[in-house]
Amino acid sequence: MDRIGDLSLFLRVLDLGSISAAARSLDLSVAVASQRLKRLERELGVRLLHRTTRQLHATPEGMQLAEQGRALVEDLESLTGGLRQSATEVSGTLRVTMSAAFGSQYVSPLLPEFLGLHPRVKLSVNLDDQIVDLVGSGFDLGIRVGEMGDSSLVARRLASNRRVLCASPAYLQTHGLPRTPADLARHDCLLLVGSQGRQDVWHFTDRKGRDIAQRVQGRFESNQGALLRDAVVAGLGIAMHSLWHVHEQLRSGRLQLLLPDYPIHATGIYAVMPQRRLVPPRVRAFIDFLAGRFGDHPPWEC
Amino acid sequence: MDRIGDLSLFLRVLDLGSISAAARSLDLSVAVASQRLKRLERELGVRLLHRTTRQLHATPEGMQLAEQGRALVEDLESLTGGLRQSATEVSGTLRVTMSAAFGSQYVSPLLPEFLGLHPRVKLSVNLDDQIVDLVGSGFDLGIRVGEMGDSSLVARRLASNRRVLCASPAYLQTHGLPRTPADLARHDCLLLVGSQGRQDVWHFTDRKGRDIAQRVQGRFESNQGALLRDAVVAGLGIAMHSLWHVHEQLRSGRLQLLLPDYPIHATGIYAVMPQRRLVPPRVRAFIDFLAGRFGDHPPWEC
DNA sequence: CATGACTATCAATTATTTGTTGAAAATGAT
DNA sequence: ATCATTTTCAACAAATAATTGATAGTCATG
Repeated sequence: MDRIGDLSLFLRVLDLGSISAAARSLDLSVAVASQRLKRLERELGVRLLHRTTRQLHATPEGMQLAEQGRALVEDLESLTGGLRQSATEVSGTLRVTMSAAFGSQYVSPLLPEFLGLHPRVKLSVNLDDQIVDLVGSGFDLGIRVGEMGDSSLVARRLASNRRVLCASPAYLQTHGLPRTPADLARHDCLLLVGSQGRQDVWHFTDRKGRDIAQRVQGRFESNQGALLRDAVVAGLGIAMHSLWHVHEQLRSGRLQLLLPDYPIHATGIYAVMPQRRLVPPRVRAFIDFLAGRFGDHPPWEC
Repeated sequence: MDRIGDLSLFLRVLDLGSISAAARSLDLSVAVASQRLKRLERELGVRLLHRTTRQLHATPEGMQLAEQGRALVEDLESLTGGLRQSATEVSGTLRVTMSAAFGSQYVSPLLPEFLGLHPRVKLSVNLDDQIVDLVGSGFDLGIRVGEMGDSSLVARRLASNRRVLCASPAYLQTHGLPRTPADLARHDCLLLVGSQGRQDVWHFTDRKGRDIAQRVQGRFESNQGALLRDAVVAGLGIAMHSLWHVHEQLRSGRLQLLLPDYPIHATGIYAVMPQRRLVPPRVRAFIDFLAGRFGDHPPWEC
C-alpha cells in the first residue's frame, strides 16, 4: 500500500457512512472513490466493507484498519504539517454550517468577496442552528453563537457577542419600564427555546460584579430567533437578544435598550472545527477572513 | 503528502547515503528517485537534503522527517502486513550477500533452479565474509555461518553447522595422533583470523558434557577458510573446520577426523535480514527455498 | 406494489501522472 | 586535467487516475 490517501478516504467513508458522501467531502467523483476503495481492498487482499447500495458496514478487518489507521493518518498529518512551512493553495470545497440568523445577516454579504479573493474555492453553505456533529456530517467548519461547550471541537473566537435586554416603546408605555431584574417577573418575557430546553432564567451582573439570576415567563416562545425578534418589535414583550440580532432595530428606535446598568455576561461568536491536526488552507483562509471583518469592530457594535 | 513510498525512498536514501543506491535497491530508475525526492520536498515546501553530486546530508528538517517518519512507515507496514492475507508476487531484485566459501560451494549451484522457479526475480549476489551492516549496504538478505550475535537483525536457521577437527594422514604420521584436547598444545594448529581477532582457543565437550577450552598455536593463520583448508590438506597442521567445508576431503581420505569423542559445540548456518516488519515475498521465497534444500539432510552430512 | 430518489459499480474515454532513456552538469579522486 | 560517478534535466512512452454516462440495486413513500 502506497497511497495514504486511500486510507484517508476509507476512514472518511466510515465516518460519513457512505461512499458518495465521502467522495463529495473530498472533492472526488463518486466513481473514483468507489474504485479507490476497491484498489485498497485488492492491495490488501482483504474485504474491508460489506456494502449494499443503501448501507455500509466495516468487516472485522475494516474495523482493525480503521482503528489503527486513523492514528497513523493523524501522525502523518501532524508530522508533515509540522514541517510544511507555507500552506499550500487555497482550493477545494469549503463546507460550512452556520447559525441561520447570523449567517444570513452578517456572513452572507461577505461571501462574494471571499470567493473573489480565492478563485479556486467552492462554497457549500448550510444554514441551520441544530447541527452539532460537524465531523459526522462532513462539514469543514461551523459558525456558532454562544457558549462553546463541546470538547471534541476546537473553537476560535471570531467576535464578542454582547447580549441585551430590549422591548418596543409601545410595550414599555403600556407595561412600564423595568428598573431591576426583579421587575422582569411582572413582565411578558419572550423566551428562546433551544436544544437544551427553554431558557427561562436570565442572568445579569450588578454593579458590584455579582451574578443575579431571574426566572422569567411570558406568553410567547420560539426556537427561531427571528420570530422572537418580530414579536418583540410588535410589542409582545421583553426579550433578551444578541446585540447583532437587534442592532438595526435599536438604532432606528423601534426597540429600546433596557436595564443598561445590569450588563449580561458576554459570550462569543465562534468558528468551530473538527479536531484535526492539519487544517485545510481553505478553512484557515475563511476563518482569517471572517475574523478580519468582525474582529475589532463588528458592524453591530456602535 | 499522499505517497508513503516517497517517504520510504527518502529513508532509504539516508540509509544508503546515495540517491542512486537507493534507486537501485528499490528497483527504480535513478531519475525517478530524483524527481520523487524533489516532489516530496516541493509538497512539504522544505528542503530535506543538501546534495552535491558526490555527497548527501540531511537538513535539520530532513533529520526530523527521518526520525519520525521511520516509525510511521514501519507502523504502516506492520498494519497492512497484519491484514494482508496472501503475499503478493515474487518479483524484484533480490540482493543477497553470503559467506564466500559456503556461497560458492553450496548456494551457487542452486541459483539457476531458483531463478527458474521465479521468472520475475533478478539476483544480485555478493560473496564476502566481512559485510555486517546489511541495512546500511542495501542488502535484502545475508547468509552467515556461525554464531549469530547481532541483535538488530533477525535470523532464521537454515541448517546446522557441525565443526570438526581434521588433519592430513601425512601430518598425523609425522606428528602422531592427538588423543585428548590437551594434546593439541604440542601440535601445529592452523588458525582462522576473524574480524573478532585470532581464534586461538578451541572449545570441546567431554563425555560428561563439560566444556573444555584449549589454547592452541601454530605457524600458519589466515582469514580465508579456503587457504586454511589447502594448508591442512598439504599437511601443515591441524585445523578446525566446518563440516561442509571439508566434507569432500574427509570422504576422499585426504583428511582425517580427529578427536571424534570430543564433539564441538554446533553452530548454524543462518539467513539474516534487517529487522523489518514486512519481508518482501522474494526474500521469503529464497529463504524457504534454501531451507528446503538444506534443512533435514544437508549435502555435507553423511 | 409501484415509483422515485439515492446509491454503488461498470465501461469507455480523456487527462494526468509516472517511468524511461539518453544527455548534460557537477563533483571528487586519480 | 581527466575520469568515473552522481544528480538533474528534457522528451517521450507507458501506465494510472479521473470523468462521464449508463446500469442495477435498495429503501422510503405514496
